[in-house]
Parts: sequence; structure tokens; C-alpha cells
Amino acid sequence: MSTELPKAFDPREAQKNCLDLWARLDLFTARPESGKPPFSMVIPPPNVTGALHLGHALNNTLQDILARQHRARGFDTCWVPGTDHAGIATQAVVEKRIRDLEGKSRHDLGREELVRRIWDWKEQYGSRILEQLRGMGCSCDWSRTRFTLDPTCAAAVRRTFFNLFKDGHIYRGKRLVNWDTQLQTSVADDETFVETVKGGFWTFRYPLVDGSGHIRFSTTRPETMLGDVAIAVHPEDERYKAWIGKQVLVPLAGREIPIIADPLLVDPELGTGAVKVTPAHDRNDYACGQRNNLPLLNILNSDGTLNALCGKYAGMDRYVAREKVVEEMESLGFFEGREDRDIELAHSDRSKSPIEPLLSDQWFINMSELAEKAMDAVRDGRVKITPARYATTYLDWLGEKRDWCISRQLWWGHQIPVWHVRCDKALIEQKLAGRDDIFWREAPEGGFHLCGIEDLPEDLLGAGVKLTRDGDVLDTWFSSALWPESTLGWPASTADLKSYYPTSVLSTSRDIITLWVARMVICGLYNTGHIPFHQVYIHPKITDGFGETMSKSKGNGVDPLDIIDRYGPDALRFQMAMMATETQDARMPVSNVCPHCDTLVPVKQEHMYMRTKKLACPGCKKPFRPGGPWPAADAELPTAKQASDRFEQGRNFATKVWNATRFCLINLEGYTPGAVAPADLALEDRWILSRLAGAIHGIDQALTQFRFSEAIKLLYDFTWSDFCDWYLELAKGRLKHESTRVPAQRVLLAVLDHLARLLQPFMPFLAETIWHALNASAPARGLSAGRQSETSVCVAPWPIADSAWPAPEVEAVFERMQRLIRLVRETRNRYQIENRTPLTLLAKAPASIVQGLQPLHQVMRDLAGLGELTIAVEIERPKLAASAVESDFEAFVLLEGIIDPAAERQRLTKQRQEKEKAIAGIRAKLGNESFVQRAPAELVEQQRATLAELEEQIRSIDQNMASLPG
RNA sequence: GGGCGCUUAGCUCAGUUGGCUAGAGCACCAGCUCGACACGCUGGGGGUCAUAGGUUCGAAUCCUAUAGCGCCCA
Repeated sequence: MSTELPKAFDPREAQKNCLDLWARLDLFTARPESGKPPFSMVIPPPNVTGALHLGHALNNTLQDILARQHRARGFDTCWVPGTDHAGIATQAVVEKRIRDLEGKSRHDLGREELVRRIWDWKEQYGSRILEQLRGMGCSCDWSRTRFTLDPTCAAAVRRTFFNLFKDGHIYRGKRLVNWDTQLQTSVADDETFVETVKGGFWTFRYPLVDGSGHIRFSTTRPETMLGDVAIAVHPEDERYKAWIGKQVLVPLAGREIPIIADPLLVDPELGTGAVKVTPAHDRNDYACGQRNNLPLLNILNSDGTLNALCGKYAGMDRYVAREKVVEEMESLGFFEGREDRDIELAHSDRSKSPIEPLLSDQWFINMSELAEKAMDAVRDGRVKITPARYATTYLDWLGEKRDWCISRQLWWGHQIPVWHVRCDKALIEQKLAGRDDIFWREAPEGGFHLCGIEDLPEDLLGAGVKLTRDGDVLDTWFSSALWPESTLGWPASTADLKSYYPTSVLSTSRDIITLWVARMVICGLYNTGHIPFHQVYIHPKITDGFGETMSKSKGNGVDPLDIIDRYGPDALRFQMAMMATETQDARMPVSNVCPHCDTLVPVKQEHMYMRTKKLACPGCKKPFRPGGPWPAADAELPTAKQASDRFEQGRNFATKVWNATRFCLINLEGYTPGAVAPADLALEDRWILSRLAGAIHGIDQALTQFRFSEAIKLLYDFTWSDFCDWYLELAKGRLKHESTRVPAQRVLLAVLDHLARLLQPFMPFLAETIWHALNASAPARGLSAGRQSETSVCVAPWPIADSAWPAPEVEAVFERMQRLIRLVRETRNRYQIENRTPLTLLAKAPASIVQGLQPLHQVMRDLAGLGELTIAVEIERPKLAASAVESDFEAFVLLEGIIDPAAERQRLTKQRQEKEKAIAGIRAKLGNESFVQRAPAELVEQQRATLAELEEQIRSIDQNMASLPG
């Protein structure tokens, strides 16, 4: 009953079939009631608006390997998928769309309508990336899919905020933020970019109040003089030492401010050595203000105009005011001059407008106490970070204990559950007595802050006292920080929480160790009293061929969907695992795929950033547009997809495994399942089982330590070099004879069965397809009793090596045989002897080795193409032979009769003459002085090297001639 | 400025606590359509392990310095 498989593995077909099968069998749903030990992970939730990129492909392949391997090992595996609402990124996408399509701003729509529109968008596109992950084979528990804004997560956010507020960890304070005056929101540091703009550098002076002189200083932003609260000088600066503590007058404001000493803010070598201090509008000044207890004077409105504090400048745009201020200072005689200067200015990613540092009211979490506990969790090993060096990143950052600003001036997100009210304290005390779902405290700006677990009605305190809800939303990282417990149902005490929290492993990228990992530990400990995960694995980064991070705007990225399309999901996963080495980031050279002829054209650096608009294919000479950040399809030129030939290895491997299976199934004639007694195992069977045991052990070890690359390499080498190159070749002989066929089939199938199961976590589509092919032809297989196999390889048990398999002595014998066969093959190649011509091999070795090799004689004859084979303790040294002398044997491949010594001598003589001729040519060149002096140095060097090589070759030829008899 | 990492074959990377002649894939060369596989088979060439010192019986591996590259934080 042999079934012949199609010639090649079809990844597309396999993907479709497997996804259907897995969905139908519902294999990935976790079952806390199963009684199995739990293994759980939460996915780092990708942005809802996002699409799959290589980083996702990498991280989720690695997580899936862990999930699948643990499932196979009998763990109740729960891998929670989900997406993140990604505050500003998502809001910006939808806002831009509305602006483009309808010409409306968010203020035109209003808060409620905008949020509704974003939800619409989310419903439409929000599951795209999860579908793509499913297409990669990720075995998430899709029934547990979460979204950071869904009711379950919202409940966790609400409870956490409430508790933190009640416990006094949350406070309201002032902070300098990056203010986008156009969108009128603060933006995070990583949402800004720096651009050089033309600006000015103005020098002014302020008079000392006691009339003893003037102090000169320079600035790039003259309008901020309206908010100056001090002039700072270096304490060691002899020019100003005497003036420290004196008062100067800010002429525009009529304000007297002190001259202070600050060694950190002031560099006495630069400019005049005196610096104006505007703590409300500059980061460095702010820090200086904190150090020196200076007041904060905010001079800006949220739209970038000057505020009421600025007198006659109030309401004026800051850039207009800049000019007016200079004019007035000049008319007062305090202006000294201006020079042009290039200014490095931060701009908002979203609106492209210049960022204004602005002092504003924000909500903060005080980190002093919370951070310490999170540090302890890593220090005492409850949370283990791999690679260990990243613990430093974690600890250093938490050690700074910088308070976490959790408010954002956005509409998309969890609105802060705090209501402001101004009324008598007595009223609140009276109305809220006995309420444990509402907590209140006095607000620093006057009135009270009320925090509720549920939304509070406006008239909570009575008709005359209106509650106003805080308009800000929480930082997206706030809800992400609760992800491990919120996805599992906290604050409710659910079965999931009980079974799967703390989670087993968190796998993520190194650049969010601080933003995300540290905060999850903080919140997990605070909310549940337990760490959120036992292990943190930090995966490497994939860069392009030049070591640069891949990005859309650079056009140097590879789209995983293109890779799946071209090479299949298993090839993508194979390569991702292959690249996950411990020490360093991996480069992935990127190519454009010629749309005309499918040639891979490597991306060069000059092609990036749309610098090259048109490329000619080196293959078909036709033009195309390189892939990358192109705005829209070009009617004139087809745009290339991007790919990388690195993925060929995985594709080739899949084909190799496929064909090994095919071979096996073609040779199933007469197969019956049944046990193979150890005594019935041939030497090569014992060898492959020993190798298999080694591979299983190595893969297990590697995966425990997150050495994904090592694991897949072991599997690759075992499959290709041991199983295919040797074992299959050896089995061919036995499969031909009826007497030896059945045991050979049984072992072959057993090894292939193990291979499919080992492959499953890494290349699940391939493994599953093979599994089904095996099930169709040999549903019962295995060494012991011919075990009936599972419907899906995903639930087939992870291989465990039999303790009887490892056989180092067998491996030693086998390895000796391989060396002997290679000697014959090498000789054959060297003398260009046809495969059909039988050779004679003589080997001299100690008795034990002679005996060990005895069972392999037939196999050696087959694989080396030997007519005669003698391995003995005593051998007469032959005259004409290729020889190898090794520690455990001496071997000769007879050439007598194969090669006529006279003809061989003639051949060698001719070869020698050719070499001599070449040498003569090069010597002539090198002897020519003008060549040596004027030719490029590397060319000369290369010629010299070639000369040396040729001379060496001549010596070898001479030795060969000398060994010829007669 | 502070921290972390990297530099090994033409390219991309392995190389675990120091230990035989430093490995793999791709690329290259030669030869193979022999009943799994040309996305393949067989063999081959190719490395001063960034540089300079040091520790050691022994260093790609440990230490110091230098050069170059990358990332994070300020």
C-alpha cells in the first residue's frame, strides 16, 4: 500500500489545509480544567492599525515554538492573543483620514463622534494583524483574544487606577511636555523628530537693579524673556562671581529676578557665560529651576499664542511676539545684536509643526515605592531575564525611579476616571460617607478630585455642584502594563487567572524593557501580589544588510507577507528561528524582486529613502521601481516586491524533508506495523537512533535556554546530514530485499514520525502535511508496538529518547565508516573516475576495529562503489594507490588497473606544462618594473598570490609523479 | 556625556565553563539526470578570528588599551 506524494511540497496548499484542520479540531484552546500543568504566555499586543512586519514575524515565531513544544509536551498551553489600542498612533491615522476625506478636524466632529469613528475603523481593520499571525501558524488561543480597550481590560484599568489613587500613588503635577500647538496635544519623545531650521541667535542685556552694570546673555527664543525667572552663571566664573545673588530687571515684564550660580546649566566657555532661565519652556531650564527652587512662569496658551501673563503681547502668536519683543528691547537699548544660526528643532511626527516645550498639568504615578519592589523581583531571581545582560537595562532604569506621567491629551483611550469639583469639604464628606467605590482627595489647584470605579454622574453631589470629568486619557502603556492579569480576567478571580497567572514566559524586544516589561512587573506585583511572568526572553533585532533598522520610510524592509507568498510560512519561520541567536542582531540583506523576470536585485543604500526612482533589472534589462515607501501605484513603472534569498534555506529544507517522506512512502510495499526487537536492529538503525537521541536531547536543552537558532540547526543537521545523506542511502539496500525490508521500513517510519513531531513547533505546516501523509499510508507506526498516531501532529507527544538509544560506540564505528567512504569518493573525484567503475579499498586496522566494521561491508560497497573491500589486521602495502593514514586505520584506494601509470604520467606532465606556462606569464608581468609600480597595488598583490599558488600546485604534481611506479 | 553590544571565509552568521587541524548556509570551482530530492548529489578551494599588549602549558574565547560599527538613556 504505497502512496506516491506529489513531487514537491506546496506551502500554499499546506497552509490552507492546516489552518482549516486546526480550526476544526480546536487544538489551541486552553483548558484550565484539564488537570495538565499550565504553560502560558501573553502576546505583546500589536497596534490595532498595524500590519505584520518582520519584528512580529520573529517574536511570534519564537513564542509559537515555545507554545507548540509545550503543548506537545503535555502542558495545558494558553497563549493569549490580542491587540493594543495604541493611543496617538491610531487616533492620528483616523484623524488624518477624516481630514483627507471630509476636510474636518477632530474638533469639528467632537469627542464622541471621533471616538465612534475610531471604533468603526478598529472593527474594520483591527483583526488584520491577528489574521496574519494565524496565517503564519501561530497557535494562539483565539477564543481568548483581548483588546486593550475591551470591557475586560477596561475593568482592570479602572480598578488599578482606583487603587493607585486611593493608596496615594497617583498625583497631579506640572511637567514640561512636548506640545504640538497644531494638534493641541502633548506628544511622547519618540513621536518627535529633529530637523535643522534657520533661526537666529540674539544677544541682550538686563540691567542690575543696584545700577552697578548690565549682564549680557544670548538666546534663540527672545519671546521667552517674558517668562524668565533668573539669570544663571557658573559659580567659578570670575567675571560674574561678585554678582551672584544680585537682582536684575526684566525690562519687558518689569520683574526683578536673581542672578544665580548653576554649574550644570552654564558652560562659562560658551557665549557670554550667562544664561537666561525660563523653567516653564525649556527642559534644561526646568531642571535648573528644580535645583534652585525657582518659580515657573508659563507664558503660552495651548495654541501657541502668548497668554495673559504677557500683558500687551497676550494673544499674539509666539513667532510674531518674537519679532516684537526684539523691537521693544532694541528701542529700550537692551539689544546688542543678532546672528544667523541653524537650530536643531524638535518637530511633531503627526503635524510636522515645531514642538513647544510647555508646562502643563499632568497625572503621575509616584515610582519610589513601586519601582523598588519591581527591582527586587529581578534581583532575587523571581523574574529571570534572558539574555541576562538585559537585567541591567531593567534595573538601571527602574533605579532612577522617575515618576510615570500617565495622562495624554487625546480622545482615544481609557479616559481618566477622575472628576473635578469645587465645593465645601463638608458636602463631600456627607454625600460620600460609606462609599467604598469612590475615593476623593483635595486637589492641589483647589477643589477636589473624585475617583470612581464606575462613571460618576454630574450631579452626584447635588444639582448645584457640577462634577467635571478630566478630559485626558491614560497613556497607552498604562493598559499594556496590566496585560498579563487583565487578559486573564483580573480583577475578577477567574479560573484563567488561577491557572495561568503568573504567566510562564514573556518574549519581547529589547527597546521596550523599560516602557513595558518593567511596568508590567510593577503593576502585576501591585495588583495581584505576584510577578506577572517567570521568564522574560529578549529576542534579537533584524536589521537590513547594512545594519540599519528596517523601516517603511527607508524602504529597506522585507514584508513577511511577500515572504510567505514566495517561500511559504514554514520557510519564514525557519529563517526567523535561525536568526534568533543569543549574542547579536542579525542582518538580512534585502532584494527587490524584478516584476518582469523575478530576478532578485539587491537593495543598495543609495536606493533607500526613494533616492532611486527607477532601476534596470540586471537580468532582463527592463526598468522597474524599487519597493519601499511609494505613495501609490505607478502606471508607468511596475513596483518591485521585496524579498531576501536568506529564506531559500528554509524552503529548500522543507523540500528536502518532503522528499525524504516521499521516499519512505514509495517504499512501503509489504509494510506491517509491529515492534522491532533491539536484537533485530541493524547497526545503521542503532546509529540513527543514537543520533536521534542526541538531537532530541540537544533541541530540548536549547529550547529550555531560548537558544532557538541552535535548536533549529540541530534539527536541520540531523535531518539533512544524518537521516537523508546517510541513513536513507543505507536503507535503500535493505528495502530491496524482502528479508530485510520490514524492519527497515519500521525503523524508517519511526524516525520519520519522530522527525515530524520535532519539526512541528518550527515548521508546523510541513510537519502536519507529512503527518497526514504518514497517517494515510502507515497510521500505525513506531518501534515499540506500532502506535496508532494522532489526528494532528500538533497534539502528538513531543519525542522522548529511549534510554537504550544512545550508543557512542556505534557512532564511533559509523564515523570510521564515513571517513573510509569519503576517502574513496575523494579519490574518485580527484582522478575523475566514473561512478560506474568499481574501486578496491584496502584498510589496515586493529582487530577490534576490523570487527566493528564487519556488519557494514555491504553498505560500504554500495555507497562507495567498491568492487572489492578488505579490512584486515595485516595488509600488504599496494604500489599504486591513494592513501590515508589516520590514528585508527590506514587505507588505500587501489588505482592500479584503473589508471595506467604511463597515461597518468602523461596527464600530469601536460598539467605541469599548463601551469608552467601560466607561471611564465605572471613572472614576465612581475618582472616588468612599470607594471609593478603603476598597476593598482591590489592587482600586483593578486598576481603574486597566484604565482605562489601555481608554484605549490607544481610541487603537488611532482609528488604525484614520483609516487607512480616505473 | 553614561550604559550595553558587536568586529570570525566574498556575504550572513555559529563557536556554551579557555582544549585536537575554527564550523554552517549562500556564493565560488570540478564532476554527476544512478528510481526521494537540480530547492538535488559527490568532492574541492577559501579564515593572521579588527589591531596592539597581557594572563596561561594552551586564547576566537579571559584581562587592558586602540580603532571602527550599532543600539539605548540623558
